[in-house]
Amino acid sequence: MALPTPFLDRLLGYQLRRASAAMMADLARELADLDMRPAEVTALLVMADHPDCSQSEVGEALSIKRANMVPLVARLMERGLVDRTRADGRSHALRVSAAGEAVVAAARERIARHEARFLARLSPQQHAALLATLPVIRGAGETAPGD
Amino acid sequence: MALPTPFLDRLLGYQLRRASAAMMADLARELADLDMRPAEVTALLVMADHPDCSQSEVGEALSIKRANMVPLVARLMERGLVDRTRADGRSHALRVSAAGEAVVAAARERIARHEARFLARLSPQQHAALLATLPVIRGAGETAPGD
DNA sequence: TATTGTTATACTCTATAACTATA
DNA sequence: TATAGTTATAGAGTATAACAATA
Repeated sequence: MALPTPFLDRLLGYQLRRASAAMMADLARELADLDMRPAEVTALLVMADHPDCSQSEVGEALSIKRANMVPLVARLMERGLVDRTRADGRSHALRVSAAGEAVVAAARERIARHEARFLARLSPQQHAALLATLPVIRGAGETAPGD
Repeated sequence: MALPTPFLDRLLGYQLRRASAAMMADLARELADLDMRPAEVTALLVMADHPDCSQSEVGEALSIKRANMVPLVARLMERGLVDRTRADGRSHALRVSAAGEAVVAAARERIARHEARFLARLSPQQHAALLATLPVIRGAGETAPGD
């Protein structure tokens, strides 16, 4: 019964936005009982893989501005999921705490379930094609990582 | 120099979000000199293709909640881009004005430029595969339109 | 009773500018 | 001079609940 939108339907940006919004909404639901938001979880996962990294490094990896990392990290620390020690007087070294590791493990499970729900609609070929193509769109594709 | 994120890089939801954010930021820049935001433009384009449609119909087509359509349409009307007439006492009939049609034409041009910038990074096969696959992710793919 | 539009409100993510203290 | 973190603030999109008027 919805109005047709043939022009929009052929736009890559529009389709990306709609598909992304659908997955983000589902992820938010899946993470709700951990009281974690998508941005917090991704940051926590980066810290888990990079002990003693700085806020700026996490932000750079995720394209989160330094200013926006401040309240994000503050909340993770308030909840006892992340510990922070002084690195060199102007930068901090972030570490996922024991309590944080439990949340990381739970989040990985939930993310896997969330991904599986959507991948069930795609063939393995479509899945592989998306993982190969999407990074190219944002310019993270063919050039060597680190360029 | 950025931290590697191999776990995230293999997540469809994460890659969709990053690719979508890259295109949305570029689109917002491209539309800035029209003083139009992406959500306003998409709504205006739907109205242009569906004269005398209602706010709710536009919202349904774009997955914008009725409550959020109110300030959006109000702004388009304040700017003289859209006219509204009473349809049946509880619903309005929306129509793009002459001034609005000029904005629609300009927006279509800008969107085409914006799309072309990103499509230049993809093969025609990759482009076609994305347009076929992305709707499936949000559940708009194989079932007949209107289900 | 269900639908359309509306108001009010809150949350999430993002953006910029300016400041501090260190290097 | 450049970097890391911070503060304050604003914008954009989205979400819910409740209400009035109408069908």
